Amino acid sequence: MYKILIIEDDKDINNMLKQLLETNHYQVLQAFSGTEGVLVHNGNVSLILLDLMLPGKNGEEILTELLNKYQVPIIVMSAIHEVDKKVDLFELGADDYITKPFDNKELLARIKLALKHQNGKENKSIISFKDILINKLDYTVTCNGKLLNLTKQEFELLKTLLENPTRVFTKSMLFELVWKDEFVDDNTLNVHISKIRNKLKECNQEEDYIETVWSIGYKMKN
Amino acid sequence: MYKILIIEDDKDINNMLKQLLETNHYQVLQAFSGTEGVLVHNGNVSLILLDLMLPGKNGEEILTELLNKYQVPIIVMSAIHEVDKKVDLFELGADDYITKPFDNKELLARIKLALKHQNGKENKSIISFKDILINKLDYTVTCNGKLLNLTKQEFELLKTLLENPTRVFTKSMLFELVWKDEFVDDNTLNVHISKIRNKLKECNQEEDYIETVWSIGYKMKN
DNA sequence: AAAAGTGTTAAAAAAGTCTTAACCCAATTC
DNA sequence: GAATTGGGTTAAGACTTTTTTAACACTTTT
Repeated sequence: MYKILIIEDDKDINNMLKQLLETNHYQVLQAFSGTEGVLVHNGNVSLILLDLMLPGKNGEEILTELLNKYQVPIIVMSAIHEVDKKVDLFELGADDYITKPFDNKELLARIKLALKHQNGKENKSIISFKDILINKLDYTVTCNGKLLNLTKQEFELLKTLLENPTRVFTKSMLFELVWKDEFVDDNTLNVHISKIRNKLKECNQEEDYIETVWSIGYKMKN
Repeated sequence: MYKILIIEDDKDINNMLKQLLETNHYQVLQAFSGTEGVLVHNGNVSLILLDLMLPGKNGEEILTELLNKYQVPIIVMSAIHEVDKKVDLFELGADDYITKPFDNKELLARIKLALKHQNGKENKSIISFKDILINKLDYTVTCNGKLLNLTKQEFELLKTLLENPTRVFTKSMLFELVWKDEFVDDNTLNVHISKIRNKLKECNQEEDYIETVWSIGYKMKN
């Protein structure tokens, strides 16, 4: 059973949505402002429907606030058709965008899709692998009990690998995931991997953590 | 580097899309009909842009055909606004739907999003043949339960043969599929086949996997 | 038996990786 | 506002692994 949080200031629309979702076997939480939405969120929500035009804080702020705190797909609803707006929201991490007025069936389809995407994804805020512990909320990493001091890129890279520790990440995937659209030299990746390996080795000489997959990319070892 | 397949019958739009994607650092494959799209797909495509209104087979058929064969996100483009259509397509497995005319920036954003979704997925693209298991995502191959260590070319070659295990691959086909445009000596293929056979034999002495078809090429045995 | 095609091996060539150090840029400090 | 600091990137060279070439033995076909 999925729990969906509706953040929408218009009481009628909010209630209508609640009813729609409940008849389609979702559990529903309601909030009527952005700040309330952040408060109501109990960490146990599968998906958020976020109306953009909220009183008080603007939608973008709420979106980033929610995404920083929880890893939940967010579908943004809005009457605004402007493309730059949409692109911005995707950039910020929205999972989908639907313009009002929308058809209920389409909304349901997009909700289903977003939940499908979410499945199989690691979304806990603390990940562990061997004796590595990585906390996505406060950007700390410990290994063998010792805190290691990773830079932002190093952290992103290690986090990415640890989110699917069995999987091989091709170099282009890592560039996509860590460097987004920036185009940097191939070697940059090597250098960062090298630095991470050194820092990990400082904490635990015995273990080998990152494995090179020749001419493909990297993965976590074993 | 992601490869995107465009299936769109309107030559101008197709070319425009190609240019747009290429300037945004994607590799592009073009097809101008659904059937061509299915043919052109070489199993190495990261995402498909599918126009709905195609001559010949309809979009839905193409969509299911492509999804059955490959696990690739498909973004459907169409001028049709009808909601039931959209819902149907989502139901069939489309990853997103964008109505024409669309803004280039929005398209790029949705492509990025679809690729992001795909990356986090534990998409089980595993092929099996006799006691060989090959995982296209992890680049791992096991035979008789033992993991074998193939190099990239060896992996590509075996993967190619296993994707159609009943079919005979001529040498020029294999060169085309594994070496693309590079021109290498005929013997290179023999050497690689020999190495693969050895590695397979190490794992299972009893079986013979790759069959030589004299003066033609190779195929999987039996 | 000759010709054409294939298999295997070892060595050369190419491709990919690792590491160190230097450079650049932006933020912070003095 | 110049100097310092720190992260991020690039460049260079040493190193490793993979791929290709080449030579020769072997097999199949004619």
